[in-house]
Amino acid sequence: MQLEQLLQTHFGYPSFRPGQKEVIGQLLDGRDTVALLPTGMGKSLCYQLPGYIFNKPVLIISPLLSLMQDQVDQMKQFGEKRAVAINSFLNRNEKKLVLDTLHRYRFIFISPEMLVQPQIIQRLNRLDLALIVVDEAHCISQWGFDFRPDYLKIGEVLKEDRPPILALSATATEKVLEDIRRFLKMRDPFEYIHSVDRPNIRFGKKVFQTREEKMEWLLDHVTQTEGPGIIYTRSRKRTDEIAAQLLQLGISVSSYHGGKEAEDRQFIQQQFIEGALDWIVATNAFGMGVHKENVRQIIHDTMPSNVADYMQEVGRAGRDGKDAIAILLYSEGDEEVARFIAGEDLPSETQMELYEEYRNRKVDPKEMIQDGFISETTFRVLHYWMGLYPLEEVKSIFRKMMNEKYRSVDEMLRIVKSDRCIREQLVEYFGQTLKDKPEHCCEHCGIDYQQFLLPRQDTKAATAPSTWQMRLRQILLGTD
DNA sequence: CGGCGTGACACTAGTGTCACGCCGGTGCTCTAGT
Repeated sequence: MQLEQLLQTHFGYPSFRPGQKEVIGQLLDGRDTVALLPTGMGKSLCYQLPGYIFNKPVLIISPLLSLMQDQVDQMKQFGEKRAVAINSFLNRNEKKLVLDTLHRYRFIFISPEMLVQPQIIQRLNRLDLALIVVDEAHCISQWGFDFRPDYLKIGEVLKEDRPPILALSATATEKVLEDIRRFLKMRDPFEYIHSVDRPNIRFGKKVFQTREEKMEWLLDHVTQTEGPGIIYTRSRKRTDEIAAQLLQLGISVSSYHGGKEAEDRQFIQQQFIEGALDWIVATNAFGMGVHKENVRQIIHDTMPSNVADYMQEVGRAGRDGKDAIAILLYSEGDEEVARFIAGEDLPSETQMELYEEYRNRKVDPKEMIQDGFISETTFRVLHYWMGLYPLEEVKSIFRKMMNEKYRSVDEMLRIVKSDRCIREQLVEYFGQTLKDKPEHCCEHCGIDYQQFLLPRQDTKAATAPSTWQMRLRQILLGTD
């Protein structure tokens, strides 16, 4: 049967979107595949259809619990009951039940941390899988080295005789692609690479002398233009401060960061998606797995620490294909904080030496955590590398990592400070060349801001606060 | 590295100055003890 017919049978769509057919075709031939497709281009279909065609389970490795949960719920909603997520939400009994009946599921979602556990991977390797999928595969490169080292172990725990791997992401540089191929142990993968350019997003930029001027501009801008929008900033504290100021000006807004309760985070995200909230002020915790089509503005109060993060964050605008704008704000010295944050979490040489010392004294290095010498996260990262290489080499690896991070900040800064076309520079960063420029391209090519920014409609403030607004106030102000 | 809050102190009754210390992002899982 033709692929189109199968698509019609299983999903009721008459034709594929760009890239889907090529990717699925390669997977059906048993070839490892990397697919870089912009968000909203139907990435999940690339593994769902082969799952049905092979009539075997598909394993999907996913970075976030909330993302897995959403995907399972969504599948169930569309009538696919054989979807499950293996993660810490399951209690011991539930986990055992799922593991004992794995073959009955069609789509199995799992985190890298869970995947690499010996008792889990044994079970999974015994299963006759159609496909192994790594969703948001850039996480291997973005998080694997210094944050979630289990991302680097995926390739090595999979058995030799495995089904094809599909790595999915929206953006990746050649370096990230290399990491994906290497750490997933892919074999001569087919690569489908869509242009990273998003023609409907305009790239604005505003440079200020002082912090105060920047803040003033931000408040003015948000009160005068229509959302929905996301404001990205550096620290948790600052998200709360900006949100509080905007709230006072009558904006429907909430802050969002990793320090909030999971329940509150989910609630805030849901309100934003449903349109009950116009603006979110967030750290880089916000965004992955947020499926909202009509985000019109992305504003960076502080620059991210690398171009790849910037592209990911900006890419959350205008998924509906309509006009959207990204505005990057900069005031002198912003890069210093980016630099500090980028390097801060890496283990210090003293910690590395201490690890070695514990090991030589036959003390479990893990006790460094209880002894207050290292955070749990940093320990996990250090433990991974010390398990692979001798001390001196580990030192040099982290020195390289640190330099790499500083260089990434500089690359971002170069774009901020340059007068060249922003779109061109972003696309070049990903090793691609820009073919066409849209009419309204970027700050340097010229943007008519008025044309894209609708004046704010002041209707919502007039209505009495509803339940969700009360709930948000509780979350934001901590009052009942 | 730099911003910001705090507290001590000075010079004169409330405000100004300055030194000092603190803080700064991203997520998973498991377990002991409440």
